[in-house]
Amino acid sequence: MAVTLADVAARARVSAATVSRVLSGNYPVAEATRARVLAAVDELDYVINGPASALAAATSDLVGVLVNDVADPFFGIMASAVQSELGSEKLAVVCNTGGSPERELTYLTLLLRQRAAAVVITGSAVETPEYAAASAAKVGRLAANGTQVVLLGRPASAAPEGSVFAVEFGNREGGRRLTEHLISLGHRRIGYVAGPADRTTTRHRLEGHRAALAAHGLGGDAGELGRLTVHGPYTRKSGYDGALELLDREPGLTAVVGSNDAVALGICAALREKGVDVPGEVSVAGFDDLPFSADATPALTTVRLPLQEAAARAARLALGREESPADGRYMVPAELVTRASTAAPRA
Amino acid sequence: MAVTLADVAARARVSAATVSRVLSGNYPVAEATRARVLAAVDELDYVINGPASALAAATSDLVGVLVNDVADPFFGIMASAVQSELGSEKLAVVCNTGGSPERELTYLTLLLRQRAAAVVITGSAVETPEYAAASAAKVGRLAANGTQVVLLGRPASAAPEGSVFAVEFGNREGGRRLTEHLISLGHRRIGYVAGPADRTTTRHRLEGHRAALAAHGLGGDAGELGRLTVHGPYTRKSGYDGALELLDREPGLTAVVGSNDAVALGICAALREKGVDVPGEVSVAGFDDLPFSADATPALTTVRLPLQEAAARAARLALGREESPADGRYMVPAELVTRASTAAPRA
DNA sequence: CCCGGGGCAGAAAGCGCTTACTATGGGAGA
DNA sequence: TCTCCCATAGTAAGCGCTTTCTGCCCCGGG
Repeated sequence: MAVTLADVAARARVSAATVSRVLSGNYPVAEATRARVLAAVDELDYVINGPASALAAATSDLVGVLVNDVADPFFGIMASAVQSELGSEKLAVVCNTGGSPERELTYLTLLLRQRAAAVVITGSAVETPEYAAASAAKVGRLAANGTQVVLLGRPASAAPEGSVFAVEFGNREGGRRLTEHLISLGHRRIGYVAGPADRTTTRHRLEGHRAALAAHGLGGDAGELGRLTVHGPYTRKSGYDGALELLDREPGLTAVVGSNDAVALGICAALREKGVDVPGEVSVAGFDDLPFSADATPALTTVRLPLQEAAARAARLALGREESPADGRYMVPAELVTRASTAAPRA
Repeated sequence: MAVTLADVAARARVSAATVSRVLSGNYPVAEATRARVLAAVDELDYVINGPASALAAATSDLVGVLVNDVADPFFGIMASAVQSELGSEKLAVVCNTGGSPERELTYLTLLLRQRAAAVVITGSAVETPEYAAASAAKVGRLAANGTQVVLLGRPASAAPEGSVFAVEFGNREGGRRLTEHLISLGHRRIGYVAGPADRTTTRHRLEGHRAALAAHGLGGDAGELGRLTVHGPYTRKSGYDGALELLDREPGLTAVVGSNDAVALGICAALREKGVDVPGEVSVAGFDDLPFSADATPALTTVRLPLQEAAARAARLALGREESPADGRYMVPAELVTRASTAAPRA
């Protein structure tokens, strides 16, 4: 039925081994023979059988990409960059984990099953010992299998020693810069709508925020910090709800920081509905600098993360196309982007 | 090194065949035996070898998803919905074609090579005979291989007869409704920033637009239609440039329709820069109703396409989990969403 | 003129699984 | 009590490729 290597070999009057060698190109084949084989491939319209080749070679050309949800531009941009970097040699298997550790583990198992060449795990990790252990075990198993694992936007500490690369985001730094910007504008009471409490990204961004406050003697006690902080998912709705809650708790605040741009947009929407002018009465800032942030009104002050470059690098590391530093970790810098949503508070 | 079926079989004191049958579950196995096998699998931490199983069974559990670019929410949403619908049985291989027919064909070949269980091809097709033929050939080959092909947002006519399902978008209808809305508001000179000229989606949306104009005697001759239409990619920049061009050609226009939301946002940006009030002086409308459209200022009047539902259905059809109508085509309706960016023109 | 070696090509042994096809053992019907 | 048959389990033949090990042939050096 289907054309196989053997058919091509027969037509080219060579052995199957030779055809295989011509196609994978890692063995000397005389020019004339190669041409004959290529011609046969062409004439028969031969398409190599991936599974068979993966079985024999003990590795496939699949690269897993774990994301919370590709529909979220934050992840979509990274997934896209990884995919593009793979070229047409490798295929990207995109898995939506929805941020669930269980699903993450499930997908890692599926990728293990596929003998994936590499896996890029994006997004923050959940910070519980059980999950850390389970995750480390899976990653270790993948590595043992020859699958290169790369963490993208997740601390290297979330993985077992060695054999794993990490491209980390300057979340702490970015969070600090953003809040310093607000402080330098004159803000003193700053609300924060954070992400889910047990995520590395949430913690890092929040730590940066608080470090900036502390550096300016604005931290207050834990109680006050707590009062000015609410947690929720990284969604617009969370920002909306969070802003209302914060306004309720602390009517005097002059700025609210969102854990990401979607949250910030939700905050803006809530303020708008309450008739609070942004940035006239309350400044708002986000994080990530996703494309839509520039078109929002007011345009969002935020922290830019070079997602595309970072993801492309992660892909190259995954494919072994780029040397990694000795400790296997890169830190990608976060850059403050000031736009119209932040301004000095009213006197 | 790695644990294989045989190891599990030995430990469970059964034959490899029995283990295979327990795992794939399509053959009667006595309860006691099954339990023993499952226990062995668990104890040995066995993970089945995907390629080997795909080779033997002549089908893999990969489902291809072709998109222009997953980073674009329009495609990201569909890819996400497909992926989610697959559950944890099948894996989604996401391929960015960048809208290029060549890359589309390349990826189809790669998916053929992988013996993919199904392929969902999203986005508009290029309307040239050569491409149509090449594409049809590839799709035919996939179908012959047992790969179910589903077109999502692309007319069924873009594929060979039978063996292919299509979930089509009501682009023509949506385009018509949108323009009728503008006409009913009183607009008479309406500009249109269309997509690339040779795409099915572009053509359908434009046809809908012109049908509405014609129905109200506003079409004018071909020259006039041409003067009020510019083509470009489906990007924000295209909208920006297009709006400037249209304004230049026809200062008297009171509304501009974008081929999608990103284009519409670009149009808004251009008008804003020119000091033209939206919708006061010129109304603007988009297409797709992507999430950011509601947060733009002014919030965009647009046409909603139920991307998620459509993609989920495409996935179900791909997996054979949903019966398809006799002709294999579904049409998903487009719904007009009126928001702040459109209003009656100045008297 | 003979021998050694390098450059290519072939033979064949798997890779780990699926799935006909073939046993086997007892219970049901005669 | 003897068949017959169903429910299970096992046997073994691949699936289509990669790759190690061999072997052949021809060239250059001695």
